[in-house]
Parts: sequence; structure tokens; C-alpha cells
Amino acid sequence: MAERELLLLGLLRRENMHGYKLNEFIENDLAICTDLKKPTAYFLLDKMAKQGWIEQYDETQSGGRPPRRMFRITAAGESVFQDLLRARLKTFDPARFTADPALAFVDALDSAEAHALLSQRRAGLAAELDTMRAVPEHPGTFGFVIAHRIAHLEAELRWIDDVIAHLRAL
Amino acid sequence: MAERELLLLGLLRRENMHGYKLNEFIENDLAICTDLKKPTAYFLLDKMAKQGWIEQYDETQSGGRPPRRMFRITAAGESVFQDLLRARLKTFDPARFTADPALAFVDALDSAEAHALLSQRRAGLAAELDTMRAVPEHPGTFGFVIAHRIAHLEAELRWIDDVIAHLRAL
DNA sequence: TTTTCCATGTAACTCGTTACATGATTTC
DNA sequence: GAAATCATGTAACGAGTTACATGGAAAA
Repeated sequence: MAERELLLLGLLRRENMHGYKLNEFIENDLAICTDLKKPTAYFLLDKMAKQGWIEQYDETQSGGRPPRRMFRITAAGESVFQDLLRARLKTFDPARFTADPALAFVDALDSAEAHALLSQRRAGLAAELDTMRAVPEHPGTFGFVIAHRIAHLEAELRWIDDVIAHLRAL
Repeated sequence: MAERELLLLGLLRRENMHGYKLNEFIENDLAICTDLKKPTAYFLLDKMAKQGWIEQYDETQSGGRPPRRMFRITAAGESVFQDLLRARLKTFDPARFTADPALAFVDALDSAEAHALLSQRRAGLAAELDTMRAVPEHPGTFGFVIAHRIAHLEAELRWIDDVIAHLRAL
């Protein structure tokens, strides 16, 4: 549903950027909510430029460095951004949990091993939750993303405790 | 991480099946936790047969119907299944929410529209939660999967209410 | 007799990733 | 002089999907 285009347009809307900086920002600051990779970003930037959603221009640098290929969003791109944003916000689609099929097969293991594995899982989860809680307050709406992550980690923790308790009861 | 192979092996472990029935079961009963498609299933079955994880045999049918291509798991396949299951259970990896980048850009909309869109989102979410709560008790460990889904839908609902409240406060 | 269900597959395509390739500049 | 960082890309591959293709049997 073009989440990646939405992300790139949203970033370019705030500030004109070149590919390298865009990638750097995504890797460093946005890793929690996206996994967009460098070649994909370059590919999408070219594609969006062809579609007229963004424009390229060269920015000459000081110190004899080669010019950077900068991107700016166009009016058409802004309109696409708004449409994508609305579409993405208005409908909820449930995430899939890749471990769910495995979980349904947990009865294939003896209960001691199942318990050990799930405890390990719980530990990783708790560690991740601690990490997220330690993240400093984020400016603006990005705080929602952190809160989102924390809410689901807490739900996951309660649920795994429930699963462990149920298995123990068998 | 070979979740799909794990799923197919897990099903074949319980009962020998042919491709059609496997697909039917996945589509009808397992749609909540997987989106494995028919051509993918046939492809994986062939691949796993080549690797010796499963074996094929023809089952002649009554009524002059053509024989069905049945699959059964091998000892090697059982061992792969166990390994994949353990690997998948022991580590937790956080799900990504495709709407998160969009959410971080919610300030690009005026607050009335943002509120309207998020309310629509909330309604879809609440409907999905009702559906899940109406699912009858499931036998065995599959109940965990339903409980998992419900736990996360509830977390999502609380969080979206929080987001709406915050936006209103601006 | 026409539609639906059972049953099996293939071909082409899309999307995204990994790994590779290049070169200039700045820092150690 | 070597290593890291800035900066931009491409080629090959892999996984999975859509759409297509086929044919027999049962039900309407």
C-alpha cells in the first residue's frame, strides 16, 4: 500500500534531502517503525521522480566536493502524500505474528522444554520493553510511535505469561 | 526464517494430506495467523520433498477419480520441524506496524480531519475485536493464537484512544 | 447442461534484498 | 598512509503473488 513512498514523501516534505542523508536518517532514527533499505530508497526516489512526485536538483558543495543529488517534493507529490496518509490512517489492518503458527504447535514439545523456550522468549521481550521505556521523550507525533510499541510489548508480555501459566497447568 | 515450511510440516505431522486439502485448511481455518498462498504451498511441498523432509505417494480414490498426490513427513522432516519450532519459539521479534510512519505524519492534517480518520480507524478495530471475541473456544493450543490476537487488539484500542485524546488536547 | 467443487499446477511479474562497485574526502 | 565517512549507484538473486491453464466429478 505504498508505505515506503509515504515515508519518503513525508520526510522530503519536511526538508529537502539527498539519498545518503535520507538513508542515514531512516537507519538511525526510524529503525523502530521501518526497515527500508538503501537500494530500495534509491529505486523509489528515481521512480517517484519519474512520476513527478519529487524533483531533483544538484547542490554544489563547498570544498571542491562533488555536488549532491537533492530531492524536493512537488505539488503533485504533496497531494499524493495527503492521499496516502489518509488511506493509511483510516483503516486498521491487523498485524500478523510470525510466531503464531509455531505457537499452535507448542504441544509437539514436552512441557519442560516448552517452558524453557517460552521463558527465553519472555526474557527477550522484557529486555526490549526496558529498552523502549528508556527511550527519552520524543518531540511531536513520533512519541505516538514509541507509545504504540510499548503498548504492544506490554500486551505481549501479559499474554506470554498467560500462555506459560496455561502450559504449566496441563 | 522458514515459518511457512514450519507450518506445512506441522500440519503434515498431524495428518498426511494432499496439496488441495492443505490449502483449503490454511485458507479456511488458519487465515488469522498466516497468508500462505496456493502456489507457494505447492512450491514449498516440492522443495521439501526434494530435501527429503516429506515424501509423496499416490492415493487411489474410489469412483474412478484420479489419484491424489499425498504427502507424509519423514524422520528428517520431523527433526527439521523440531529445530524450526524451537528456534521460532525461543526468540521474540517485535512486529512492525505498517501504519506507524503514517502516524508520525498525522500533524500534516488539520486536527478535525485527523480526528475523523482515527475515529474511522478505531471503529474498524473495535469491529475486529468483536469478531475475535465471538470466535468460539478453540481446541488445544490454537486458543493461544486467538488470545494473542485479542490481547493485541485490546492494546491497540487503548492506544488509539490515547492518541485521539492527545490530538484533541493540542 | 451448466455451474460448482475437487485437484494440480505453471509463467510472468513485482518487490525487495544482498552483495558488489566506485571514488572522493576527512580523520587518525 | 590507512581507515572511516560521505555519496551514489548496479547486478543478481530470491521469495512470493497474480493470473492463467487444465480437466474430471458432482450437484443444481
